[in-house]
Formats: sequence, C-alpha cells, structure tokens
Amino acid sequence: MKTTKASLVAATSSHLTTFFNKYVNTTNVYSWNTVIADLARAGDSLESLLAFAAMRKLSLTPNRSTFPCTIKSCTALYDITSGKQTHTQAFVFGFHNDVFVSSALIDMYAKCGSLADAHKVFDETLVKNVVSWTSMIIGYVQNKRPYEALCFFKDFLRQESLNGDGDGDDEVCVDAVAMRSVLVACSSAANKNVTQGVHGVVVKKGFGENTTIGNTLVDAYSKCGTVGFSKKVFDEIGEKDVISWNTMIAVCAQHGMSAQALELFYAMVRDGGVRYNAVTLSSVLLSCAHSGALQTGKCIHDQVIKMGLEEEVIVGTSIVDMYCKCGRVGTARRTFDRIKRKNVLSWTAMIAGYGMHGYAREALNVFYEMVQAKIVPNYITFVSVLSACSHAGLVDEGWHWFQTMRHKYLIEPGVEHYSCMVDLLGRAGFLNRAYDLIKKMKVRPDFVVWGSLLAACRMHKNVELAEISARQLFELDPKNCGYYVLLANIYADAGRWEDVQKMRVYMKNHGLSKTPGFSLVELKGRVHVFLVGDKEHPDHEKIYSYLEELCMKVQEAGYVPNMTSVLHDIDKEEKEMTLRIHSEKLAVAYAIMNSVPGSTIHVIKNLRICGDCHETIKLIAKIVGRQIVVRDSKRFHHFSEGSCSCGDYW
DNA sequence: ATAGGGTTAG
Repeated sequence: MKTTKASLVAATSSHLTTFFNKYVNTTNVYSWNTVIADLARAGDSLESLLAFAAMRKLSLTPNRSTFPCTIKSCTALYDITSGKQTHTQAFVFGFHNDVFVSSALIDMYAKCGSLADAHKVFDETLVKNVVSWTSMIIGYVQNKRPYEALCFFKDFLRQESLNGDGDGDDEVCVDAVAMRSVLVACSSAANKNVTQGVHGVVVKKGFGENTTIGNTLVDAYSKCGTVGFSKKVFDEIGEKDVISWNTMIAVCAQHGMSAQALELFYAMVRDGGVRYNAVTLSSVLLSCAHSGALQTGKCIHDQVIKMGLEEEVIVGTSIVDMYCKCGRVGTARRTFDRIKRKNVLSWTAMIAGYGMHGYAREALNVFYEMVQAKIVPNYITFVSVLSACSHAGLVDEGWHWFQTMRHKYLIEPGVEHYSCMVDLLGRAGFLNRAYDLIKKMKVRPDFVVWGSLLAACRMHKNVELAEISARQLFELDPKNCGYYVLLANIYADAGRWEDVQKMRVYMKNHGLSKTPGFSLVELKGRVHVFLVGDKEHPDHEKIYSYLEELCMKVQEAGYVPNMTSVLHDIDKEEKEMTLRIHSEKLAVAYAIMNSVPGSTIHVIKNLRICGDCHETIKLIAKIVGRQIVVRDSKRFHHFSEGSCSCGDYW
C-alpha cells in the first residue's frame, strides 16, 4: 500500500472536489486544519494528504495542529515515504519537538514497521507524555516484539514514580489507553505470569472496574491458555458491554468450547442487556462450525438474513465456513456467491471448504476466479490450495502452485505448506523427494510435517525413513502416543516383532495411552457425544443391539473386519470388539435410529477415521439407503451407495 | 477555533 506523490495527485474523488470548491480560496490555517482532521477521521486518508499538499501550494504556513492529523493519515496508509516528508516539513517549521507531533511520528514510524526511527524520535523527544509511551508500546506489540513493549512499560512506571511526588499538572500517568496497550502486549506474549503481573498493576492503578480494560484482560488470559481466568475476569465485569460478551464467546469458540460459547450467547440474548451484532454472530458461527451444529448454524443464518447481514463480508464468510465444516458445501457455495465484497478470507474459506471435501477441481476453479477478480492470495490461501491438492492426490498441480507461491507471489513457505507437500509427495510414493524437501526447509519442521512423512512411510512400508521421522516426533510431541502406535504398526507390517514389543513396553512405562476417540452428532438441535465403547448414553443398550444387527448385515454383504488399525498382538476376538465400538459407528447407528428415514446423517470425529469404520460405514450407507457424511480430524467423507467421496484416498 | 496513542471477528 505504498503511496507516491504521483498517485496522490492522480487521485480524484468527489469528496475532494467538494471541499476544494469550498476551501480553495481560504487562506485561514484553522479551516485547513479542520478539513485535514475531518478527512483523516473519516478515513479519507489520501484526501487528507492532498488537502495538506493543496494548503502548502497556497504557501500557507502550517501550525502545530496541522501536523498530527497529516501524520495520522500517512500512518493509515502505511505510507512511510509521505510520513518522512511530513516529518521534514514539521522540522522545517520547528514543530518536531511538539509532543503531539512527536507522538504522532512515533506511532507512524512504528506502524510502518520502522521501529528504529520510532525509537529515535522517542529518544529525541525531551518532553514525553503518556501518548508517547503508549505509541512505543503499541508499536513494539504490532511488530511482534511484546517483551520489549513490556520493558517500555516498566520504564514508564519507573518514570511515573519519579514524577509522582509533585504538583500534578505535567505528571505523566498511566491512563486507560496505556493500560490497555500493555494488556495487548500480554496477549501477544502469551505468558501467564506476565499477564498476572500486569493484572496486579491494573488493580493497583484503580482500573479494576473499567469495562474496556476487563475486556482486554479476558482476551489476554485466553491467549495465555488460561481460559479459566478469562471467565473469572469476565464474570467480575460489572457493566458488560457488547464487546465483553463477544470477547468471551470468541474465547470459548476458539478453544473448542462450543457448548459454552452457545450458552453464553443465549445468556447474552436472554439477560445480557446488550444487543448482539455481526461480531457476535461470527463467533457463534465458528462454534457451530467446530461442533458441527448444523441446526443451530442454520438458525443463526436465519437471524443473519433477518438482520440484513448475509451479504456482508465478515458474517457471510463465517456462514460459508460454518456450512463447509458442517458438511454442506453446496449451501456454502450459494452463500458465498451472495457475498457482495468478497475479500481474501472469503475466497480462502471457499477454497478450503472444497478442499476438505475432496473437491480439488472446484477448489482450484475458485482459486482461478479469485485471481481473475484481482484478489491477491495470501499465505493461508496457498495452504488451502495445497491442502486441496493433497486431499485429491494432485501431485503435479500441488508442486506447480508451491513453486508459483514462492516465485510469483514471493511468499516464503511455512510449516503448513511443507506439511501439505510432504503429504502429497509421500502418499504418492515419492518418499525420498518428501524427505529432501524437509531437509531443505528454512523453518523448523513441526510434528505435522514429520507426521505426514511417518504416515506415508506406513503406506509405502519404509521402515528406515519411518524411524527417522518417529525420532523427530518423539522429541517434538513426546506425550502423543499416536506416533508410537504408528511406528509399532510399521514394525509389525515388517515382521519385526521384537521392536513392536519394545514400543509397547516403552508406552506402558511412560504411561502413554491413546487419545480417546469421540464423535459428535446433532439431532433435533442437540449435540450428542459418543466415546469409544461408550456405555454412558441412556440408550446405549438399544444402540449396541442395533449396531450389532447392522454389522451382521455388513458381514453378510461380504465384509471381513480389517484389523490393521489395531495393535497386532491383541487376540483376534478382542480386536473385533475394540473395532466394533469405535465412536463413529455408535454415532452413525444412533443417528440412523433417531432421524427421518432417507435424511442425510452428519457425524464429526476428533481423530482420523479408521480403515475398518470407513469400509463398514460405506456398506451401512448402502444397506440403510442413507447419505452419511463423516468429518474426521482432517477432511470429510461422503458415504453413499457403498462408496466414499474420498475414493479411498485419505 | 484546529491536534496524538485504543479492546471483540472471518
């Protein structure tokens, strides 16, 4: 978003013409200042800069009040070139030491990414005030250097205590805005101890009752992973405003606490005393997406339509995301088409949506449309494109877009891109190419990258590379037993029973047990949860006997249970039992029993679906004549007529 | 007379 002088002059706007007609002969500096300020406040930053230029053309002498707004407009445009020119002008007229001017300059340099310049202005400013300090703090936070921001705050407090004994007028005190900027630094640092320390300062300074500060604190605690503290702070906010509620709902939604998010939303509507808005609905929709609560999602969608927000980009995009993640990619597409001013996130959501359903062609078509609409794809867009290719096994296309991303769009690939590529190459059997790619990575490969390689090693029976990957995984994620099980199974496939035994002993000695699988199914607006071998459900006896019946029919149809997903040395009968009670089967059975014949069934699972469940559900779909949609931890499976949309490639 | 730093979301 660079602005040059030429583009400034070239810019035209009716707004501009109006005020030129009105003010062009005005030789009053105050009037010009008002115009510049009004335009800056209205967000017409370019026009504001043009007004400044026009004023200078008339050889009018700016005063100290001319500069802050002009500089603010440069900041809004991230235009450091114009910012520096304005700085020079302020210097020429001798206002660069004015505290209003210097704080605007600090803010401008910091937001434009030049912290060194910001620091220089700060150091050269002899009389600093709370705004100068706050600008530095915010600047460091926005440049992802929260700890330095916190150091500034410490210095600020020290400074404050030195001034604090005096007469009052020129004292530099922490105010609410400064306090909040420090809390944003805490969010960014994501450090619990730091946040608690600053929380102490908040109370000590008497901001404990301040709603806005409470809101920011709620967010800060959640970023530290301490949602419990967030809730506590939220509960203690005396006068909750819409942002308090929105923040708390978003916190729950982002931490996968969907039920709590929805409950908070109901509480807000019932007795919150505030009106919900587009932001609220976006967070609620995110919860629906996570928990697959399609019915609730639809209700929110209705509400959105009533509020006239459907075509609005933020809510519209949330609805697209919700429908995709609840298995209704067609409905998502229709909503997507109605969004008026689609931005990069809207396009990306649609691409990701098609991708996770295995519709790589559609995903790529949307991507082409996006490029044609002159929307510049970003880092996440390419994650979605590559992931779509990986779900469909499109090796050449994936490789092409990986290269295009780097060379044409100059996006440095991150772990997400690499994990897609490793998955794509590995599953296609190019294990060494995948490994070479990992070795060339500039960022440290994470557990997803090595996990993709390990999974591919199992598929293509490569013990040597599997051991290399597993070693990395044990280091990166030592408590996750999935990798130990996978490696044990790879040894078993290779007949290396001693190694299998070693793995089992290791797991036992380290108290590692499998992440329990669970599945969700929403019926009549209520989400039901099933665990592996669940006996908690009030109807569990009925469910088990119905499932038994279904499995008999499945075996009559010629299916032999597949045991490769279970550790090899459990005896056969026990294995069959373990398989039979996987949570997705329970959820599917329960859903068939409790829904209208012929209707589509949607199930969500927290782990990947196992091979046996995959085969069984294919046949169940055929036997009961239903469409069954299962979302596992990585993608969707649409079961119908005895086959699955993933084409058994997953 | 005119002026600077600001919390929630996809």
